[in-house]
Amino acid sequence: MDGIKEEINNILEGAIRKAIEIGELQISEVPTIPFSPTKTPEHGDLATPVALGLAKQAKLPPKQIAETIKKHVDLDEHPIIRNIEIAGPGFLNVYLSNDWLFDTLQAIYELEENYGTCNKGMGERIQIEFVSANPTGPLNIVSGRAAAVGDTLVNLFNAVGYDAIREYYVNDAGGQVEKLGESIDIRYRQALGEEKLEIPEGGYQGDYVQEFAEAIVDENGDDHLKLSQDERIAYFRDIGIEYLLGQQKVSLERFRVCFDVWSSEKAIRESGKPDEIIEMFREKKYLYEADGATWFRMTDFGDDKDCVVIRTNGEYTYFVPDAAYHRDKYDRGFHKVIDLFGPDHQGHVFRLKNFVKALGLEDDWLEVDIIQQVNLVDSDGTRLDMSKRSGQFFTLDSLIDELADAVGEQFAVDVARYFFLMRANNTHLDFNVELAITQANENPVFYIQYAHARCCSIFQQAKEQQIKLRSLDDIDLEYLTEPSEHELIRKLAEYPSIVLSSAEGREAHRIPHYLHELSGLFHPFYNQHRVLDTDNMDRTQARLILIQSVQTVLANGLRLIGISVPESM
RNA sequence: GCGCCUAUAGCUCAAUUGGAUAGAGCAACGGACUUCUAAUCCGUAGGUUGCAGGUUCGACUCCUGCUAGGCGUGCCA
Repeated sequence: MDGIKEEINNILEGAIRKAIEIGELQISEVPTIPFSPTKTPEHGDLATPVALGLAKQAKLPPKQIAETIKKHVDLDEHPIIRNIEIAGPGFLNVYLSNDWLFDTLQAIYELEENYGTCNKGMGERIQIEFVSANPTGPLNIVSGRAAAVGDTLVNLFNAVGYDAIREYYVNDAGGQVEKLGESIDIRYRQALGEEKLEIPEGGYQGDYVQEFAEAIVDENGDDHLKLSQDERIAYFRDIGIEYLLGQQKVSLERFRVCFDVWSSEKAIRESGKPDEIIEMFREKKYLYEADGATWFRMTDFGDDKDCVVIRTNGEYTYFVPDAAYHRDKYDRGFHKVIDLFGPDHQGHVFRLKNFVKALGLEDDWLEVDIIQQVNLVDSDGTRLDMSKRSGQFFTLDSLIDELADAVGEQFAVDVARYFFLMRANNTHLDFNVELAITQANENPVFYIQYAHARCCSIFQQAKEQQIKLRSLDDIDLEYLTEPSEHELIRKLAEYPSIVLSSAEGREAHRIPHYLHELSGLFHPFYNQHRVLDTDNMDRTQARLILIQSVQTVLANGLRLIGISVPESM
């Protein structure tokens, strides 16, 4: 598609240039020509509203401009263009010869799993940080959504020529993990029979804390009471982090998300970088003392209040290691960094970007995208409370467990990933768990996978009938004459530009939608036309090429979003 | 109060980033398996794109003002 766009672009540019030369168009320069893939074959294969855009400058009606452009395209000289029509208010509808359709099939045939990839990124290094949940409990649903989106974005960037990695920032230092240590200590002592103890304000109430504490008792009894309370809490904190982080890793692996780098906040704090940054901020006069704390002049960067960076107790607030962490990312040589934050961190976005600016880094070096909340909805419409600290939250694992009961483990992960991906990042997602389970068999993800399985089945059948696929050189694609066949190829041709725009717009949801559309063209074709026909071997061969192409693109797309590619269902 | 997000078919969401007649799935109704897999297909029905203005050849998309919902607004992360 891109190649053909460029070719048509050049031809139309030539026509416009000619019109300018002979004075039929009075405009200062040749404009960039926008193309919109047509919605219906009646509008040709490629359409451009370029004449509409020129109307004002040229002081001519759009239709007349379109006529002028059309007049200067020599169809004999460019056999790739079958016809040009002017429609509507002045659209130029370009009808291409069948050759370009066949070129698409040839490209897929040759590139196979690389069809859809390109080198737009030129090897530029990108880091995407996502999930980064506190190691104080199991991953929740929003983390699951972030995991699916982040994982797919990395795949997308790598597909279009970037060198992208997945990174997880472990918040293994600071107040939250202290609270974890305290909470475990309370549950530990309760398990040993101590009464009148309560989880402190802001502590962790989840059952998993109690279970963990009881496991400690089972293993070591009351040994840890010999330690001082501070020592004990610190110890529980450390083993708690280790255990819970381990659980998170297991969940993520189960969800088929594999991080390349795990960064530790504790390590950042101990690296000395936070101190360097504070020193640098002090030199730049970004800091001042007040109320016994050290403040950063966030108002200089347009925020409505300054913020504390060193507390009265001498500890850094989380801004400092966070800024240091981003400095560290820069030092590691990433051209661009994308952070995916949950909705509860949106207040942090503006400040973090300002800190990065204060570090002297370019404004667009760091991009922060919010993965909006996920509401778990019951079939009666009530929302489930997912607050981590109230202890009543729905974990990613429990979601997959429920789905797995209905459709099995492999498809459970497929369905969950698909549901998380099919919506744009910035929309709030209502996830009706019961619906996802009860409708599991009519799920869109199966629709796509089934299309792939059917493709495979055709080749299986061909094998049994001893029909051998000829090499492409020996196949006459002109046998593909059905409109539904041409529509399928047109859709296949769109795939590379979908991949590219998904990456550039950080719009992972476009891949599932595309695959659903492609499947939506394949299934009707399958029902209407037989592929294997021993009475018409030439057409059979041509159709096998088409089916193979559909199969390839479906598989490529499914791999991109981390969903399994079944050969039979 | 201020900031961010959202509002499209009964429900959940799309809309090639400003293009032609706003599209899918689910739910509803009626049909199709002697066929390469019926987890499929064909047909019917469903709309003042929250409201009011503005920008232009053209607006679901951009701007302004409303309305409703969600989230954020800590010397937590």
